[in-house]
Amino acid sequence: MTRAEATDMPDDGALKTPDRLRRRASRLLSQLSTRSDRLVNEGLAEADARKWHYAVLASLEDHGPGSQATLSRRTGIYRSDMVGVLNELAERHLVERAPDPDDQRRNIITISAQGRRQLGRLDKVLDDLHDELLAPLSPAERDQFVQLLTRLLDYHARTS
Amino acid sequence: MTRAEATDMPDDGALKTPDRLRRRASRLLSQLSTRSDRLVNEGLAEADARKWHYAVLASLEDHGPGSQATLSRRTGIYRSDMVGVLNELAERHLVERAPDPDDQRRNIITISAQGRRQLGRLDKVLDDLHDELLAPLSPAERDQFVQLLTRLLDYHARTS
DNA sequence: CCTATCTCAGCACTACTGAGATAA
DNA sequence: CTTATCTCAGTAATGCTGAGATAG
Repeated sequence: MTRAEATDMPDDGALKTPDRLRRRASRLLSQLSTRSDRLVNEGLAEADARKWHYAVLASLEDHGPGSQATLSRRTGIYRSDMVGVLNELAERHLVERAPDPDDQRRNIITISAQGRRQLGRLDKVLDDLHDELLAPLSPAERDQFVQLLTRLLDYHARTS
Repeated sequence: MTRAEATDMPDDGALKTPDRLRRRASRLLSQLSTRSDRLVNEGLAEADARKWHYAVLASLEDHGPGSQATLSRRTGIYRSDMVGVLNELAERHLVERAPDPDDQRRNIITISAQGRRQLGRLDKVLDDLHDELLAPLSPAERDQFVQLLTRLLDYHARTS
């Protein structure tokens, strides 16, 4: 590599500037997210699932049944995309979609026994995948990482 | 694994049960990355730039000129997408694309004086955007965060 | 009248694949 | 003959918009 020919470059942040690109959190974030997504999607694919499936099933078990709009708010999956996700889950008999007797606009989504079993499997798969994802970090660092991410996400969820 | 019965859970709630979805690093990562990307793209758009532009310009200034394939490796921008990015940069006269006399397959990309000026502007814009992105973290935590991301990314860059 | 829900069609962006042309 | 580079066409996944039908 041709070292910078130092043509009157201010060489900003002269403290330690190995590479600007490797210091920008936004870049690190999006690159790591790409790899993480691929890892997770491939892992879940082997269990005939997608990350949306896990999100919906976990939300149903953690917070109980709900309308599609409710699930959408809980999981972050967009309203219009929820339809397709629930179609896939219903095809696999992991959830049941029934009209809400109290509000005919709504469907009430419930997790099935099969759905709970699948969720258990997916939880194990995800545990392994996260072990791989966070491999270079110590347990304490993993907690720290999750905690930092959570604080950042909470902040930006509120301010948008 | 805790298997708290959740058949009739209320809708949203102050549940003490750990919300699975908010503890999975992969989910936090992809959601935060989405917001970060939007923040950065919107900020850069006001300077008539995209994040790829910054990546290429910074790589050129930090590591000197290079072929498109070289830039692709340096920046992580895919080979086939590099063409379009360089077209945009060349249109704006921020880089120059000249055939390599030693290897007629290659183009040699060089940053222009205008490109350096633009890079300076973009660096400032990005500093502000990162201030907003990392707002809830202390300076020490920001460093920690970047450091954790870097270690994770390095690990996964090697093992793929 | 206005709002909320479910559904569908479509858009923009991203990472990526594959192939053709050219040259090492 | 094989490999590398540049280019273009196209794909899949994602987050989102807008609109229609229905119901509160």
